[in-house]
Amino acid sequence: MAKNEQFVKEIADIEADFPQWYTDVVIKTKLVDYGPVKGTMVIRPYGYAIWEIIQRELNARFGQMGVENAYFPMLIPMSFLTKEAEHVEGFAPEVAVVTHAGGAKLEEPLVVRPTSETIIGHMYGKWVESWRDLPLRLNQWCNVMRWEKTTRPFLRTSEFLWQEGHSVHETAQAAEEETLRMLACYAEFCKTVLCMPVLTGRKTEKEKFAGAVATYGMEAMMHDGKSLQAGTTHYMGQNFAKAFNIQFTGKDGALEYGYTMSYGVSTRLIGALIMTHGDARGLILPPPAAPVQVVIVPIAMKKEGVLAACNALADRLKAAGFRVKLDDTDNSPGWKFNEWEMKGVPLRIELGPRDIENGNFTVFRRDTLEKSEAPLAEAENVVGGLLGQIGETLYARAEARMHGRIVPAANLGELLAGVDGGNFVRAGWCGARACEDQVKTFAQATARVLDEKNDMPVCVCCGKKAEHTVFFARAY
RNA sequence: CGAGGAGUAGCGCAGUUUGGUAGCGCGCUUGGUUCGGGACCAAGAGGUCGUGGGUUCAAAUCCCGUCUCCUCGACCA
Repeated sequence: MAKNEQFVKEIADIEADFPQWYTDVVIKTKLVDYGPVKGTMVIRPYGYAIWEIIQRELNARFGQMGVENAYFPMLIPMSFLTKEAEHVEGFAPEVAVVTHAGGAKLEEPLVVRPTSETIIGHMYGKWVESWRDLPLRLNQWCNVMRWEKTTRPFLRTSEFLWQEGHSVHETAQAAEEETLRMLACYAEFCKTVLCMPVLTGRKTEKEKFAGAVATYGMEAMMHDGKSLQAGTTHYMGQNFAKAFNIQFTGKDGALEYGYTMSYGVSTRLIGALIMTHGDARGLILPPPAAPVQVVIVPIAMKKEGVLAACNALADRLKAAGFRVKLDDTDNSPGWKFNEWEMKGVPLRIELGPRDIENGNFTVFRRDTLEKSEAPLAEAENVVGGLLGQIGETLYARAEARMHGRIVPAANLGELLAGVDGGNFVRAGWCGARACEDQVKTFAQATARVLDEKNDMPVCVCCGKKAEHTVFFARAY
């Protein structure tokens, strides 16, 4: 008892320091471990299981949109990177380069992919010949490497897992539409599977992808009011098509360059999930994304009939389609309660002699920390209902926080006060890079996305007429 | 690259001021008793004190060098 209080206090103390809370919880819950190379992480089974759910859900959506999975090499000739001028400028500082292989120095260094636009563009240049080949929509699940100076598990690591989709279209309009369609797909996924609301919109020139015509992003608000870029889609125009000679013969017989777009989300989504829903006790996983949706903790395990009853209940719930774990380890019940709460399992069932005698089971909700009893005979319905409610509660909670923390600002002072208070700041912007830079210097905040609804009259920085309405925030 | 901090058992740390032959908590192993919010008892395993040199009868401790890691800053399409 005293020990438990001490444990909860420990976690609560570090929650006060949010970044530290995050790192500690991620490591303690055994989602990841640090790798031997600085800035790398080893994803452990519990963390990887979340990633597998994300993969499954996204693959289903991509499939409906005509996207097929494929795989391209990890090593890219250095010369590929330099074919698109802005692209090389943006990525060169953070690529890892292979200079030796097979015991000899390589004639041309190879880049460990930081993203695959170039090598996929190279292949698309060979594959695309006719308008009948378009649209060409491929996606790959892979690892990429970006040598970041400071890192944090899932949020920014030297190596991370992601999916990157790359499409070629016949017209600019088709490629632009695909860019927005994929952004909407991501947002729907975040809402449905991660129970996480996001702001979507176009990025400023400063924040856009190296080599893109336009970049769109989705931003999620974390517990501390900071923003996390959870995914991006890019419209490339003909920039990469011209660099890699992606040409096709059109319906009119003329040779034309294709229009390309790309999109990606990474294991950073897991970080977003943790930071969006977690509390002082640790993780809270939304039921659709939880590797274990229900954990069953037997009480007085060695008493006759207890374990058998637990197994029977686990089998019934598994048959009903829930992801269920029976914790029949030798640890004490109190230890198991805390352990699985910290790991974010949305629903816990306790089953002991008292419950069995009454024909009930005890159920505990991770989101509200409420305990209640329900008849064993109705277990499937009760569990299904509660899991649904937990998902709704988590989404509603996160959405209320985000919308409650979007404040307007008319000048730099208000903007600074806004982000200091852990808010997203909605403000006008004249469109000048100088003003965007000044906001960064003055308030350590960046333009996250442009709001579609453009109604702020003046620039928050210079006071001139506003061209855009922008969500400013501090970001991870 | 700038500023600060830390390297002692798997993890977290004490011991360094004032040199005396390595300790605590957690974890781990074995056996037993337990189980409705991190249980208890007993026994046990585990350390070239980051590293190289120096001073000394004697160095985790003092001196010089060196390596690594962490935090903040800068950087982060």
